[in-house]
Amino acid sequence: MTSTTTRDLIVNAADQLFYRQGFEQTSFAHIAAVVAISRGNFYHHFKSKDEILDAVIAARLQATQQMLDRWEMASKQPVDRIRSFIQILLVNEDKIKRYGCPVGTLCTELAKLGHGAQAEANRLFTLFRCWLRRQFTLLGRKADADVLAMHLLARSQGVATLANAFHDEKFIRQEVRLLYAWLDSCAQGDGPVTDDA
Amino acid sequence: MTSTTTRDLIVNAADQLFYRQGFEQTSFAHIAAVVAISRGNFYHHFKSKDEILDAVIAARLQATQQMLDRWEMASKQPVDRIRSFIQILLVNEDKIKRYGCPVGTLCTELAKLGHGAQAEANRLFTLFRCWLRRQFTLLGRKADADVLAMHLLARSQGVATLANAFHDEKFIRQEVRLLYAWLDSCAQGDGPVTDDA
DNA sequence: GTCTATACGCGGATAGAC
DNA sequence: GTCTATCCGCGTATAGAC
Repeated sequence: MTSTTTRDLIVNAADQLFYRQGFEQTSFAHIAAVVAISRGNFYHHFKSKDEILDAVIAARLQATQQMLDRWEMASKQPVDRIRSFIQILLVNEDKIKRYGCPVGTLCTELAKLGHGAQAEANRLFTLFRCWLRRQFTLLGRKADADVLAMHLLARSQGVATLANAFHDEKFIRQEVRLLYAWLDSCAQGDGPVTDDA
Repeated sequence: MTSTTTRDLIVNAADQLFYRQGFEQTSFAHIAAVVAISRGNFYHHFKSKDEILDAVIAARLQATQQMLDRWEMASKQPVDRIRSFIQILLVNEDKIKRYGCPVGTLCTELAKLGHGAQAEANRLFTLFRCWLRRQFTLLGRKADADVLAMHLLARSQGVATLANAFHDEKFIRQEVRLLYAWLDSCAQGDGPVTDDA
């Protein structure tokens, strides 16, 4: 775990490059240059590019789960935990402006490619979705917890997409303020989400 | 204008393919197959792939402008015009589920590629943004018209991204209902957007 | 495990005949 | 304008030596 194997180096490098350039645009030569190994070498570690993608998604799933666990431990109140989620828009402001959301852009690209790893990548979304749903349930919004979770997920995605296109950080902060206000209204039980079938 | 030239056929075919498969993933051979001409042929019409992209974006800009004009003529009330915008999520439900938003996915891809046409593609967003801003101003929300326009744009993008990832049409309808409710509250002047500096 | 060398196909682009 | 033929570079993948 603590020792950094060549395999880990490859996965980390690929992770970064997939985020910054996209999966398809990233070539073996590119990854090899970062890790400083020969191209042929990492066919010893991964039989194909798709295998690297699988490993990257697995690594992201693990990292995301750990992050969610940290948020859960750091705050007792579900409102504060959800606030942690909203806050990543500010924490990762620069990266989002440049490269968009790591989850959203990957899923979008794989959908366009019709790639087989689509379902696996979507599990990243699902991870957030279920975690948020749980927090909203704890908040007393059991009836519409999933609706609220998806709504928040969608809002963050939209913010990331537009911030990326316009390279606008003021917009991110604007929307984060709106999200905080929305969250407060949810906690008060009279949020904008009406409970209709 | 009425006569369909080979050039138009190429642009239309490219437009569809760029939407469905993405720009980079679409090859000359692909477009040629759809238009049923030889590969070498359309170097007579376009000197490079980037030129085709420019033509596609220009065509989309024109089509979008015409759509906005239609919406404006069809409704006198700005609320109804904005409703027309929200409604495209329902009208294009199937396509969005399959391929996402044509504007958002293109801008996202070009951003990842670091492509030079990024600014041109963003003009598609700007077209909507300015039009929506104008409608919100007419609605009496002059002070925060641009904030509202960007907010609505972001919400639609988020809906499209998640609907595409999850292939979920129920979610689209759910969010459209929320958007209609949000719009109504905006028209009443007490929307969730507070006018702070 | 890591390297070099190489096969193979594809995509972008050009030349030139009809 | 449309075609065929062809070049070139790149990216994936494999073989095999060290």
